[in-house]
Amino acid sequence: MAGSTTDGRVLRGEETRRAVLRRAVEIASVEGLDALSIGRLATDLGLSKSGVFAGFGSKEELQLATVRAARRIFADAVVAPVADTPPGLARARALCESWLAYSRARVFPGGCFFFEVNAEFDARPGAVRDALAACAREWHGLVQDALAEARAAGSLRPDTDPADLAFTLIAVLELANSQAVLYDEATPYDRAGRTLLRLLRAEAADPSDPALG
Amino acid sequence: MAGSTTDGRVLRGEETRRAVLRRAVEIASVEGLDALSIGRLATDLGLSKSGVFAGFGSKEELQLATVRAARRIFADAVVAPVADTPPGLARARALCESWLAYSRARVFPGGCFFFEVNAEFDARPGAVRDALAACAREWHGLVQDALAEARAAGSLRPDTDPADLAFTLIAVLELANSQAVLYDEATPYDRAGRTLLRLLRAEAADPSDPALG
DNA sequence: CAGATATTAGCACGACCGTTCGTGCAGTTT
DNA sequence: AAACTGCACGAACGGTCGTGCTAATATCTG
Repeated sequence: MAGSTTDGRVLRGEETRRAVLRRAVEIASVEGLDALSIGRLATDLGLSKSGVFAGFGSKEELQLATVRAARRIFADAVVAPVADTPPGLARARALCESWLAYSRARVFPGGCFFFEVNAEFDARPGAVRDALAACAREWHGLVQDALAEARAAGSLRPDTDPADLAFTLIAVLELANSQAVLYDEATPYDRAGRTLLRLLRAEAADPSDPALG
Repeated sequence: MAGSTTDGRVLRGEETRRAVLRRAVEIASVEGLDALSIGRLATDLGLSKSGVFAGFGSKEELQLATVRAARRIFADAVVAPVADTPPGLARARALCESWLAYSRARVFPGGCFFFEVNAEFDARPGAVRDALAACAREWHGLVQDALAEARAAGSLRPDTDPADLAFTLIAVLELANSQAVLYDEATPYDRAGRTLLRLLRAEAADPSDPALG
């Protein structure tokens, strides 16, 4: 039968595509999606330029595929580990700590992929920016929803605005990433962790909530 | 006499240099310092490629000059307007509001020049990154010093850490800029303004301090 | 005026860019 | 075995890049 999943040719094709994207996210997190050149990827991976090109069809499609690949890596590194943390305040905090760990561990060698690439494309309308904006909204929504659940559960003060709080928390995360990479030091992460906890405690219904231990 | 300041030749040279840099900061704030090509600047300004090149000597020198030019513009747009605001809490708040206004007004068409360019170069060691890091430290120091003065004057609680607070405030400013540009809407600025005030009030010795009106 | 000096233009270079094309080869289907 | 499909290859396209030369031009100095 036509085992469409057992075709060795397309399997091999997907494997090289994966290899290309693995290298692509590395480069882009350091130098940006514009510095992603097809020729360079080909050289780095010992492939031909046209071979790499054929796997994506255009430069922009390569960039979009790179964003999708980075989103997958981000989901695995940041979101997946907190899947078994109970919803609410604990999860909100876990998400933030997980993000700090992700940035600290240089899952992408240039720090957070999306910080780098958002800044690069935020003022350039197009498919890449749209994809990045969708990723950003997704991540912000994740934090905000956790905070909303926390408030609904009575862990946060009723007058707390989950959107405002999520905004502030994420702002702290991103500046920590930015400073750590720019100054090449780890101290901003400590400052961010401290600040994070302080911000959450200030809005917690019970400042000595065990989730904020 | 050798009126070195009245030489029309070098004067003309500095004028074109200025024109080049004026365009350069615009481009760089939208597309980054890498997208700054000498040929493109020449075309945009009706000059020859070699003419533009001669004025700077190398691509990196052009990038560094662009950073210096942006720093000057930033100082004029953000720092200068608060020069007559009294030191302390009022100045700290004025600095933040001035920054928001600067981002909002698109003094650089791509939002904050340094947000864009820091993300581009933060993971690339070199003279450009060093220059950018120096600018960042300078700006952070300005906010932090204002907060330190505020605490010394008794406007902030004694247990407030000016560095931590400056970190959080600046984080809020930058995420406002990032979201506003990425989503192409102005609402993040309102959120940032609210958040800013709330953060300062939480650390103020007198929550109804007139500087936080 | 002549001559020194500084800015700009014109042109060419080698390198790399994204892209297209024709071809070969490995795997699948008949 | 023959026909077909899909991936990767090498070569080449027109363009743009940064960067050197050499002239031409404008300004200042005597």
